[in-house]
Amino acid sequence: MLEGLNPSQREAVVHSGGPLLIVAGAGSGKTRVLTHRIAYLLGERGVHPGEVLAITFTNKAAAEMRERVEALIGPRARMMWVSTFHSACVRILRREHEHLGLPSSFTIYDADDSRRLMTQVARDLDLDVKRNPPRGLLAAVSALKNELVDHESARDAAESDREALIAEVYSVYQNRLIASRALDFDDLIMTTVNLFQAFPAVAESYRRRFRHVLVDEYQDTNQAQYVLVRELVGTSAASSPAGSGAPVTEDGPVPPAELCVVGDADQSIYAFRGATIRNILEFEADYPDAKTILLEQNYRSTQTILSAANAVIERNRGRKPKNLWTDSGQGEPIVGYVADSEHDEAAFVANEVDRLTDEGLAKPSDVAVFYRTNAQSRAFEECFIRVGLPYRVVGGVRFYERKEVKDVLAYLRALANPDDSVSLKRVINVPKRGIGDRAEAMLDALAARERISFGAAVDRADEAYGLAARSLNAVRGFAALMADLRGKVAEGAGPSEVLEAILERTGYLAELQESTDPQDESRAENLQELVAVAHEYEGAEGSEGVTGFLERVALVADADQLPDGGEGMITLMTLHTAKGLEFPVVFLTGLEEGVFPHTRALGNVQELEEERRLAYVGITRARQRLYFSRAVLRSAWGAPSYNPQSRFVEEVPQELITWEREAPAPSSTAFGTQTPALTASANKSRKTGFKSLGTSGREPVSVVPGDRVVHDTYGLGTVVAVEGRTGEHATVDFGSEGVRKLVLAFAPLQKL
DNA sequence: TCTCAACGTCCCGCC
DNA sequence: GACGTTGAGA
Repeated sequence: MLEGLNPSQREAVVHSGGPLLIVAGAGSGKTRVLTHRIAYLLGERGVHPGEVLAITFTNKAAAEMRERVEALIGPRARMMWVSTFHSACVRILRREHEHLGLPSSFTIYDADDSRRLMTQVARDLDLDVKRNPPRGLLAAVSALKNELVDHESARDAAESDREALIAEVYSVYQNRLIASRALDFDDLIMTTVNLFQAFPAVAESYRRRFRHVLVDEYQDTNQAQYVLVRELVGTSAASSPAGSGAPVTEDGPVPPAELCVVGDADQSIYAFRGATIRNILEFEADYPDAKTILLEQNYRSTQTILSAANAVIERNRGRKPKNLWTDSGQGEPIVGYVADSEHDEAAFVANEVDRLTDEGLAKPSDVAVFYRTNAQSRAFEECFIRVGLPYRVVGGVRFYERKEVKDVLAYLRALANPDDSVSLKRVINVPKRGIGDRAEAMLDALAARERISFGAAVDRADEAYGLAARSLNAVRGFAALMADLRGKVAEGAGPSEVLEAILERTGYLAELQESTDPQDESRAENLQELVAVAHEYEGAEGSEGVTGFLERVALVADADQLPDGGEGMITLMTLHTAKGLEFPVVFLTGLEEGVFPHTRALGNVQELEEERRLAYVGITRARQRLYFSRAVLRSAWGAPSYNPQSRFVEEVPQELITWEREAPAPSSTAFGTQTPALTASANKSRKTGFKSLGTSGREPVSVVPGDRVVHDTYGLGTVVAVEGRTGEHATVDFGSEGVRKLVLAFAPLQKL
């Protein structure tokens, strides 16, 4: 069990007793250590698999871990719980629902459903959606939930109008969720925590059961997950020095479970969904008798790549120093390339892949292209299709996020849960059946008056005031349709059968088939695929009808069961998706201020640090060859923009980089000194409507702090301050080009 | 109530 | 550039 492990890894595997923190640098064999540890526990230490709870962040990681452990110790491994936080919570909630007065089946709302609901809430509260976009409200509500604040106390604690508003929105939103018998993603965890805190006996039973709790990617846990782990483990604070092997008696207090968490603060890239690095940084404070093991030896990358990664991440403040090292040698230098445009950038990648393949240095499947945002994949896809390079895009518009799939699933959800108003409203007029806004509003009014759900109001549409006869007929027809389908569910039809009935009887499929839009053809195919997925689910063990299918679909958001693509495919993905993976050859593209780091992070130290961690993650995915590329001119949302080089490139020691094509020297003498290619793009862009800069006839710009501007030489910047009575001077932050003070009347500056 | 076109917003990332 | 939303007109 221990062969092939270095001393630190070995120590982590065999550690027994108190809480264990494994700080695992990128490529240090973290997954290996974790799986070996579980295998060691089950093998050498004689732990029963049922006593193990391993928590990962993605279903994919969970499946992989289960597989690996099974490979080590055999089918016994199937008895342990390996799942994501969310799946584990759903399992617990379903099992303990009667404690909470929760229905045994509930609908899980994803981000899109939550946004729809929030939009309705905002509308009902007469909020100015411009000033309070649902997205922003949702983020605020999510933050509140994560702090485990109930809405009464939130309202009492509110000091500003804004806080009071959020508390109000929170309470309405939460009530709507309850009325819809739905939980959103935050609720899943928070409700479980509440359950444990409100019913100590329930918590106790899980503590008795799970004697070993392992958490992967601990740096990505949020407050709620942190508390959940504490509840599951049982606080060791007051108890004796965590007695290992102490017999668990039926009555006495349960000694804390053995907790083992693994993570790397430098790879924390999910602050946007509430993750706090604090959890990993303060682990030793939270668990005083914790043992920390540092894994710094890297088995993945060359020293050049590691040096680059170290240099970048070092710029972050307040981090614990860590130095990745390897004994596998310097390797190839990083190759840099400055492209004229995003198309040029894609062409460079394609050429380079061709060259590597021709020279036998790599297969296409060894190559990954990373970008900051999904939208950037398009340029690469176009180029790869043109030159005939096989590729696959991981992530992007996921199967379950497609409109047609969500529509049909909404039908299924509305059938399974008649109170699910969000799903019902989504499909009440899809396909068009003459139930418009007005009819919906009347039904809403009826629901409010009679204190019934929207679904019930649909069934009692005859009682609604102000419903035109034509609308009433339409609603009646819809209600009959739903009743009919519901009957099918009641007869015990499986999800695939019900889905097929939905496709047929609602006319959804017919509409797609009659359409001439070629996109609708692939939509119809997606729906067939959905039916196939349902079929497969029915065949699998432990399938639980329509409800179980819906639950699974909600939790398995990413359809990464997509065919492995086999040998010859280049992998395209965002940096976020790349975490946890490795490739011999990695292209880090779009290294431009405003792209990566993203514009929205430019003015904010915390967010910049998160971007930097993302850069660190990207760099450390590479095993042998790493490429940096950027485009001087990039068309973002239809309009061209010039972005200066990303600061992350400049943070890498320049001797590590060999530039295959360099940026034209920034010169103030306008176009004359620029490369011909650049001038050509500039001319082209002028034709496509980008106003020429730095030439005569330009009106003086007036800017305010926060404005985004483009400068002829310095590129994209953000206005920091404006001085002078009429704002003659402006201080502009051009990112890597520095902060410049400009005279607005003369500066070749344009507002974006 | 539907359709079309103009308009604005988005384009950060995920369970 | 692509989407969803909004407003006028049918």
